[in-house]
Amino acid sequence: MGRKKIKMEMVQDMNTRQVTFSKRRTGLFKKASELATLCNAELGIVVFSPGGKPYSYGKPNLDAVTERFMRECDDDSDSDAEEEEEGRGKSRPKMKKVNERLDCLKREIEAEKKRGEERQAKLESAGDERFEKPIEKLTIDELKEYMDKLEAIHGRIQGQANKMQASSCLVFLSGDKTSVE
Amino acid sequence: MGRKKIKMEMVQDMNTRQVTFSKRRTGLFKKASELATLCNAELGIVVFSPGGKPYSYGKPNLDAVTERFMRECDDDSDSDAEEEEEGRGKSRPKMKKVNERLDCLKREIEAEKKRGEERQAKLESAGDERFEKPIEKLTIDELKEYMDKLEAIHGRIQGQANKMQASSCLVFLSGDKTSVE
DNA sequence: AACTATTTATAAGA
DNA sequence: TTCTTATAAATAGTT
Repeated sequence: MGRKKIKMEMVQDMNTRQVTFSKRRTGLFKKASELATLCNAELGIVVFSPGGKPYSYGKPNLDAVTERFMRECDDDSDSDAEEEEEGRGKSRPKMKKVNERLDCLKREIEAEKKRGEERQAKLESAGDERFEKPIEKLTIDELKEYMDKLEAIHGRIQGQANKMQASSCLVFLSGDKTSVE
Repeated sequence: MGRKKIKMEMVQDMNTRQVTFSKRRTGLFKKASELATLCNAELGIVVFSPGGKPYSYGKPNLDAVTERFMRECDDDSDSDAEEEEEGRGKSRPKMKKVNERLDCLKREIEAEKKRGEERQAKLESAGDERFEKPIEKLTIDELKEYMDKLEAIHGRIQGQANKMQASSCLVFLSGDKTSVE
């Protein structure tokens, strides 16, 4: 959309690339805000310039969108759209290989069971230790380490919940069901 | 950009709104992929349709972008661009009311301290109970309840880590630092 | 930053 | 939903 059509590949000239980035990032954020306004939709965008500088846009704000996405989409619903050239988020389940999924599920539950024991031990020991100190005395590294543990547990629990939901749902769905809105 | 120019406000008709969402989401993701390709930039987008369905796009993938953003931009650099109508991500701290922030921080840490005690109690009691059952025997509701607890804790810990990082950072930054590329 | 010739995106309509 | 097409918008190359 300019004087000439350009090939869809990385712009070689550094200056031109930076200019293109500025123009297109502006355009992208404008499109985003229009989509949000016209459709009353929440959305968030994060972009890193070729120079590594971060830019973001969000409605109502980036954190809200990120949190909502984390909360709602741990394994279930997902993006769609024909594929572009680069990577897309988690690919959609497509609800077709149900049995395959259920088998996989069983295996994961077994693995989960084992991890549950480790988890219990760690929580009881490490967890208690941590809470001995007042929280504001923990170093950042200690907090991060602790957070990582919580995150791991959280992830497994959430995955578990999603799977259970999915499987209970699948009990009632014998046929195919292409996700439609 | 169609047969007619439309007003930039929420599309009233539900069907039309859904159609507009589909078309524009596709357009947005295309623009995003072009930006990523042309400028060799990383980026991630998350959108919720008016129906609450989540869609995402990311290069190289959403998680990578999210993590990088979390890691690099804990409080410092931020988006720029002239404002659109709706909200933008975290507003630039502007590094001016440092003391005000630090005071606020102290208060929050105090509050945190109190919550820490509740947290300890809950974890030790509720946590132990939960782990008595093998995880695959928990009901979805039980899992969700447990997850909510973990999430609350996780959120507080993360907030705490961010604050501590921010404050340690602020110690070294006395003046203003307007982010420009 | 501004300016246009062109390419793209898209609002309606089918 | 998918396609078509008249028009509105975005933007590549220039100044």
